[in-house]
This record gives sequence, C-alpha cells and structure tokens, in this order.
Amino acid sequence: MTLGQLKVFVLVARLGSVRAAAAALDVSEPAVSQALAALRNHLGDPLISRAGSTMELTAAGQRVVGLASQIVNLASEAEEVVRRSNGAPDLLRVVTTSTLAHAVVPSLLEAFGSRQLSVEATLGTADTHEMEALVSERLTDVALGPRLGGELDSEPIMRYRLTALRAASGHDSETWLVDPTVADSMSDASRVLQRLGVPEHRVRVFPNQAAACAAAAAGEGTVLAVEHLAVSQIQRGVLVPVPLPGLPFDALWYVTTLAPDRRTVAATRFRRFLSTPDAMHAMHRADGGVPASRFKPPVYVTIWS
Amino acid sequence: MTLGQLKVFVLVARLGSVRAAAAALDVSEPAVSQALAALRNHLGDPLISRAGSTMELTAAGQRVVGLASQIVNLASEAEEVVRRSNGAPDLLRVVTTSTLAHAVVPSLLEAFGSRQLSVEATLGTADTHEMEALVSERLTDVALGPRLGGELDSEPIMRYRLTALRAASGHDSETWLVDPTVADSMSDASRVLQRLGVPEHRVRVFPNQAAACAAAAAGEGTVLAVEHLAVSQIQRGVLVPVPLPGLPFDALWYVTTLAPDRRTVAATRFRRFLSTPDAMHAMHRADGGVPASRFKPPVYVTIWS
DNA sequence: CGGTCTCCTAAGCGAAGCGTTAAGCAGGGC
DNA sequence: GCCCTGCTTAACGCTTCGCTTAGGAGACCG
Repeated sequence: MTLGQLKVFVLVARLGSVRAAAAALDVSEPAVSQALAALRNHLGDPLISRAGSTMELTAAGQRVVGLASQIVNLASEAEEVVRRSNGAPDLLRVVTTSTLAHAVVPSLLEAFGSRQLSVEATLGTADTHEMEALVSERLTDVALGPRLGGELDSEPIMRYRLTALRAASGHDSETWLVDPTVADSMSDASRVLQRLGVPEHRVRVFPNQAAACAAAAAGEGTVLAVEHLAVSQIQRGVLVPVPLPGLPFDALWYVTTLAPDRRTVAATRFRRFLSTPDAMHAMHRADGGVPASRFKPPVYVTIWS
Repeated sequence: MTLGQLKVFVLVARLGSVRAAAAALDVSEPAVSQALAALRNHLGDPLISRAGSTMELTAAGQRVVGLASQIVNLASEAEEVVRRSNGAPDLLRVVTTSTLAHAVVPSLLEAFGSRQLSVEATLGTADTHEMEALVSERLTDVALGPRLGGELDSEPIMRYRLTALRAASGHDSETWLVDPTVADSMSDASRVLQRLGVPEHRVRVFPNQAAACAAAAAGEGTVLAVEHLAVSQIQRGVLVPVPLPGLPFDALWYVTTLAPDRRTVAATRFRRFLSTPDAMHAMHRADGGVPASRFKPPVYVTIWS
C-alpha cells in the first residue's frame, strides 16, 4: 500500500471512472488500473467495481475511501508545513482533556500567544494514558489535565471542584449528564461516577460541559460539572448543587512536560507563564469563546502503536 | 515520501534514536538511517538531529511528526477496516453543519440506528462548498444542512428559526456569540451576521451553540441561536429575544443525496426515515446527549483537492 | 591517544513501484 | 451481428524502495 495507490483510489472514487482519473492525473489508463489492482490485491477487497455506467464502492471501499482521502490530505499538508516553517514561529503542542480543551485552554493559549510574540499553538485531546505516551515520546510539548507518572515532570496549576448540579425544579434524578472526559477511565470525573456506582446506561455524554449543563438546566438530569465553569448558572439559580456522598470533589489540574533539561524552549516558557496572574485569570474566565479570526477547528491527535 | 519512511520517522522521534528504532523494527541501523535520509531529502529539512545524548526535532520536524503519526495510524486503520467489513453492517456516511452535528444529528442517527438493524453511521462536519463536493464525489452518502446545488437532490426536512437572544439583564450588546457554523460564509447564520454588518472582531466563536447560549445567559453578549434548540432557556426566561432588523430569520434545513438511481441503499432508507414522526421527534428533542456506550469522538472528514 | 557509541555514507542486490504500448474482454447502442 | 467505450491483463523497462554488509566521521570517556 503506497500513498500513490491511495491517491489513485480516491480519485477513481470521486470521479467515478478509471478513465477520468487517468485523464486527471495525465497518465495512461492502465497505470491507474494497475495501481488500483495493487491496492485491491493488498487489501484483499475489490473496493470499487463497475455497475453499469457508473462505479460502485463496496462496503469496505466506502470505509476506506474516507480514510484514504484523509491520508492523502495529511501527506500534502506535511509537505506544505515544511515549506512554510523556515522562520516560522515556535510551535507549542498541547494535549489536554476534553473538559479543558473546550472551556479553559483556548483562552489560556490566547493569553499566552498575546504576550509571547511568535508562538503558534496546536491543541489536541487525549486520555490520560495517551498523554503519558505523547509527552514522553516527544509527540507533544505540554499536557494539561491529570497528574502523569513515569519520568515526567508534573506540577499542579489549579485547584478545581467537581460538583453535581441539577435544575432547581428538575425531575430526572437518575440520569447523569457528562462531557467526553468520562470516556477516560483514569479521569477524576470518571472515578467519581465509578465510586457512585452509576451504571453506564444512566450516563449521557455531551460534546462538552456547556451542553450538559444546558440539558441539566432543562431538567433532564444531573450534570457532573467543574464548579467554576458553571458559576454563572449557579449564581443565577439555574442550577443548584446536589449533595451526594463524595461530592463536591476537590481535585487538581496539572501541567506536565519532560524534565527541565529535555523540554523545548516553548514548553519552558509556557510553564513559566502558567504561574502568572494573567494565566490564572484566563483559566477562571474560561469561557471558551475565541475571536472569530483566531478560530480554527480542533486538531485531533492520535498516537501510533 | 512513502508510508514506510513516515513510520520510521515517527518511531525515531518517539524513541529518540536511530538505533532504538532499528531495534524496534528488527532491521539494520542503516536501513533506518537511509529511510530517514530519503525523507529529509524529499522534504528538504533535517526534521530531527542529534543534540548530545538525545535527538531534537526541528521546527518543521515538530509539525511533521504529528501529521506523520496520524497518517501511519490511518493507514493501519484502513487495513483493519477492510478486514472487519465482510458481513459488516451497511455504512451511512453523513456530513452536516457544526450546529446540526452537535445538537440534532446524533439523536437522529441514534433513532435511525435503533429502527434500522445493522446500520453503522459516521458523522463529519463540512462547509456548504465541501458538502457539494463530498456528495457528488460519493465520499459521503447524505448531507444535512443548507440546500445544495448541482445535480444533487435536495429536499427540505425541517423549518427552523434563527433568533438573537440575550440575558434579560445583559450588559454587552455589541458582542455576538456564535457557533462554528458562521465560519461557512454560505450558511444562514453567516449571512444574517453579514446583513447586520457585524464586524469580525465583535464575533466570538464557541465550540457549539450550547456554550454560546451559556455565555449569553451570563450576560456576555448576544447569541445567534436556533430557536427550538434554546427553547428551554427562553421558556425559563434565562434568555430573551432581541428584536433586530431581519430577525428572527426563518430558514430550512435540507437533506441532500445523489439522484435516486445513484444513491446507496442506506441513503434511500435514511431519506425515507426522515419523513417519519420518529425523525421529527428526534430533531426537536435535539439534545445532543447520547448514551455513553454509543459515544465516539467525532470523525472529521476532509476532502482532497 | 585509543576505545566506544552512534549516526551517516557507499556499494550492491532483489523486489516493488510506476509508467509505457498492445491486446483481450465485457456491456450497451444501433 | 458489429462497433464503440471502458476496464483489465500481459509484457517490458526504468526508477525507487528497502534491505544488507563494510567502512568512515564525530562526540564522549578513561
């Protein structure tokens, strides 16, 4: 399986014919056919076949074409990125939990970027286990979230409090509304649910805490929330704390990097920044709204094993 | 640039030495060194170099390693997927706008899946322009959102209303709080802002409408929201409509597929499903919370040009 | 200064990738 | 039936990949 074969496959799938793909690539038709044959042979599936005047993706073909398209895209992005990165700003790669990624880290990076000239930040999400691998293998510069073990250098940056909240007039007291961080079984939120013995079918996962809180405010259940991120709803009485054993639960967010002599310059500067009042303010402000011009879709980092 | 070279590079970056990577791959050390040299030569950047006892990524290397890791991952996922997809359920690939992706489509797919045995759905986001390409090029089966042109078959599925909402006691009337759909300049939301002449620095983008509504409820500005998705906040008086020229704005969501004779079986069944009361109910319920066991991170589809 | 560790280069070789031309083969239209 | 269109196969050649062994260059240490 080569990048060229994947590119050919995507193009055939898009254009609906070998002939058209060959024309688009300005090569002979057998060249395309052969690349396709090699890929089919390698994967052990026809992927795409003629059906009358058009071509039809097989079940496997439908699944592969999306992946292949992403691969080809990323490959050209890699070439692009190298071309642009002479004299480019320093790069700070951050991974964090889902909760922090939506609500806290964007404003933190915004603040860091505005005081550090020429720093470019990328943000991804990962679970605790992935974070350890990503940091130790130098695939990311900084992890924010739970304390990490190994030879990594973790330091607490902020105290926070997990609370159960519910609408003042809420009906459904069985359903738990949470954000995707609970998918990480090592996270504080996940442990709280485990300790309460909440069964999985009683848990509804929302894309982020704000959505979960909105559903809780509408009386759809109990949200497990970071208190200071829901402070405005609590103050306005929209949500009220629910007393439960072990809740509220106080915990810490940590910053983790490699040991001082092994970390990048940007990581060191970022750690220093985290202890400033500006950083504290950004984390408490924590609204997740960024100016339109800075908005970019999130980058999803995955690790390869 | 080959997949093998990228794999070697990622491994060297992770393990911090050519020697270790060679051992891990069970090949000779020059084999690794040579693959790395080929990649360096192709990209025109050293990517990674020795710095004393360890190795150090260059600026370009830092950027490339993440992409390379994803590429290698996706490639093995592609092989995986083919292996598993004999006798696998039908695949329904859906793209939609950010608004719908978070709040409406998950419950819709949930409902569809529970009545259609053996359908597997994937969900991605794209802007209007990308949607047209994705559907016509058969990279996706169904698009939900704006009406699409070309030879595509668009049909309205639901009326909705864009409204400006604000906290009853809100202070900031200059700032607009929106979800990422406004990044698509062809979207209804984006046009509304254009027509109102809102400058970009007055717009704050949130990851989804729920977060934007929460910020509006806290008095941070005016949210441009889909009315029935904020209905509970309106009923409770947390948010109140703001009368503005051209608002509220009534619009339609459409479903788009290829022409009837060219679309997949799953796409046809899904279109039929959309006209059922179950589907209507799912769209109005529209909470975005899915049971934990069904939760998966979103799949981001990108198109290749 | 000579060992040792690590990375790079050189040279060689088999296997694939990637392209060509020429020919075979299914299906639709008349 | 015949031709035309469009995908595949066959045969061939050039280039690149990917691996080996052998040897050289640079840093570190005693």
